[in-house]
Amino acid sequence: MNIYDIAREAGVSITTVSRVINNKENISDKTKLKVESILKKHNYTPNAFARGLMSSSIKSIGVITVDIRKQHYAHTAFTIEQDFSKLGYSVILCNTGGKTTESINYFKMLMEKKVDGIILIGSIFNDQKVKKYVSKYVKNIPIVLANGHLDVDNGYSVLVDDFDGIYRCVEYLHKKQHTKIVYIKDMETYSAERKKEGFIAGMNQYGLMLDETSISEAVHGLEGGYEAVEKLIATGKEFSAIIFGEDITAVGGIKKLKEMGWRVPEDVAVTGFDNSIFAKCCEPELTSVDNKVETVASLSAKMLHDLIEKKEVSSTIMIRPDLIIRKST
Amino acid sequence: MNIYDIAREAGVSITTVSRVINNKENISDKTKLKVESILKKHNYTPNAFARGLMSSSIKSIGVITVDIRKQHYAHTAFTIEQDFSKLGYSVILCNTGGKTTESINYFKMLMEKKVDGIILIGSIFNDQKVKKYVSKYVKNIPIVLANGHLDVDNGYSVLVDDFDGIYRCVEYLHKKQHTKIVYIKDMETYSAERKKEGFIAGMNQYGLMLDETSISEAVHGLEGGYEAVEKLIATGKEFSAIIFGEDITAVGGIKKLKEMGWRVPEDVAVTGFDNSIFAKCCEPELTSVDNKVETVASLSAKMLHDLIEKKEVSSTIMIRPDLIIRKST
DNA sequence: TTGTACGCGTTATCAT
DNA sequence: ATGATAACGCGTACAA
Repeated sequence: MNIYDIAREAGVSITTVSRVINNKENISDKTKLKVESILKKHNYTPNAFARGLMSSSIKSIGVITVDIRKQHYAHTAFTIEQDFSKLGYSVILCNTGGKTTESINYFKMLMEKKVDGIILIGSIFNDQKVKKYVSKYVKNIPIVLANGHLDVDNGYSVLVDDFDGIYRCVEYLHKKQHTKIVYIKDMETYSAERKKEGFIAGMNQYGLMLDETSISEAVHGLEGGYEAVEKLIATGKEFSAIIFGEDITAVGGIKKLKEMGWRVPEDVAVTGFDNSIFAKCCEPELTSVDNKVETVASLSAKMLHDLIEKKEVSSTIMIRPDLIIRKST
Repeated sequence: MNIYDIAREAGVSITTVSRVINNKENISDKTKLKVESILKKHNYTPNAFARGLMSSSIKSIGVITVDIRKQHYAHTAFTIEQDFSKLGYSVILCNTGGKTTESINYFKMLMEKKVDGIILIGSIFNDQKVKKYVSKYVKNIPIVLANGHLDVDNGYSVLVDDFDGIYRCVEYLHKKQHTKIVYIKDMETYSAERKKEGFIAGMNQYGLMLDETSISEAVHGLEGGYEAVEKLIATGKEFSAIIFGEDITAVGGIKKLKEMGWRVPEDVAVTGFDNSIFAKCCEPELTSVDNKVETVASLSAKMLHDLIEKKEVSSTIMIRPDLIIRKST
C-alpha cells in the first residue's frame, strides 16, 4: 500500500496525500478528512527508504559501546535511547567487544545507513587504526563521546572528571586518618589512566607515602578484584584502605578481604567507583564515586541532537562526580 | 559521491560499477580492477536507502525490551546483537518502559523502517492493546519472543521452563529436609506466574504445607526483596527456606535476613533465579536457577534468521534450566 | 562483456 | 487549493 494507491482511492493526486501525511498547509478540510480516513483504513505507513532517499536521513543514530552487558554502559545506552526516542529518532546498537576490525565495520555500517549522528559510550576507542579511520572518513557525521575520549575533529564529549573522583577518595580517606592507602587499577582505558593520576595527585597533595607498590593492577570484574587483593596481601604490603577503580572490582576485593578475616571498614576501608547497584548489594555497603550516569547520558544525547540541528555547542562538558559515603569506609 | 560519479570517472556505465560492487559475474578483470581502484580512492559507500527501496530491506532487525538496564535483558540483547551483526544485520534497540503507547509506537516505527524481523525480550507484552495491534498490523514481519509470551499468529518463541526451575528448587530443598518453604514472587509477568505455579506444584508433589501465607509478593529489585522479607518476618510466619523469583530480589532479602540476625543457610536457606552476577556478589553466594540467557538469546536469533530466510522452524523451543548449587542452601 | 532505460515511493518545485 | 513532474541513488531486464 503506497502513496499512489491511497491517492487513487481518494480520487486525488499523490501530492495531496503527501500534504496530508506531512501536515502541510493549503489543504481544504474536506479533502484532508477524506484522505485521512483512507489512510487510517489501510493503516498506511510511509516507506522510510523512499523518504530517506529524498532527505538523506532516516532519523536514526548509532550507539557504539564495547559491551552493553556492563551495567554502566547499559544504563547510559538506555537513557540515550529514551531521550532520542522522544525526539523521533531510533537507535542502532553496536557492541564492538573492543575489537578494532569490528569497530571500523560498525562505523562503516552506520555511514551506509546514514545515521544522523553517533554516540560512543566508554573510553575504549583509542586504538590508532580506529582513530585514523574515523578522522579520515567519518568527517560529516557528528560524534559525541559519552564518558569517552577520542581525538578527532568532529568529536565532542561529555565526561566525568575521573581524576577528581579518585582524588576525592584520597582526600576523604586522609581526613579519616588513613595514611596507608593503596589503589587497585583495572582495565587499560583512558579513564583508568586518569583515575590513577588522580590517586597519585591526591597522595602527593596530602604527603602520603607513595611508591610503585601503592598501585596494583586488576583484571576488571568480580574475580579480578578478588585476585588482585589476594596478590596484594601476598606481597606483604601494609595498607589500611583500598581505593578501587570500579564497584564490581571492589566487591570482589571485599569478598577476598572477608575470607582472609579482615573486617571492613575496621581493618581496611574500601571505596568503589560508579555508585552502581553493586555498591548497594555489597556488605558492608560500598562508599563509591557517583559518576552521574544519567546526567552524562542525557547531556550527550542533547549535545548530539544540537549538533544534528546545527546549533552551537561547546566541545567538551565536564561533570563533577560526587562521593557517596556508605559503610565500607 | 554516488554510483554515477564513479561510473563517469571510470569511463564505464553504472551497471558495470554496480556489478563490481556486488561481485557479479561477466566482468573483465581489467575493468573490475579499474573500477575498484576508484571505489577505494573515494571510499565509496552505496546509499542504503536506494538499495532498500529496491529490495525493501535494509538488513536490520528490531529488539524490543522493557528496560535494557536489567542485567538479564542486556545480556540477551548483547548476544542477539552479536549474532545478527555477524550475519550482516544491524539492531535497532527499543525500550518500552512497559508502556502500551510506547510499545505500539515502537512497532509502528519498526514497520516504517522495514526491519526484517523483531525479537521481543521478556514477558511484558501481554497488554491487550499491544496484542491486538500486533496481530492485526504486524502480520508480515516475523516475530520471535526470547523468554516471552504473546499470542499472535506470527509469534514464535524460545523460552526457559520457569515452572520447572522453581519446581526443582522445591525438590532440592525438600531433599535437604526443608519442610517450611515460602515463595517470594515479584513482578506481574507471565513468567512470574509460571514460576509461582511451579512452586505450588512442587509443594503439592512433596506434600509440603502450602496456603496463602506461603506466597508473598515483592516489588522487583534489591529494595523489594528487602521489604518483602521484612514484611514476611513481621507476619510471624515460620519458614526455613525462601525461594525468590529473581536473584537481585533474593540479594535484598538476604540482606534483611542478616540484619535481623538470621544466618544463611543455617537458619534460612535461600534460592534465587537467573544465575546472574548478583548470585556471585552475594554473601553467601546464592544458589540459583540458571535460565541459560545466552542459549535462549542465540536460539532466538537463529530462529528469527531462519524465519527471515523462510526456512521451516518449530514454533516453540523450550529450554530446561539448571539449578546451580552454591552456599546459600 | 558492457550499456540503456525504467522502477522503487517519497518529497519538492513549479504550474494551474 | 490542487496537480504534474522531476529528483533522490540504486538494481536489473533487456538490448547491443
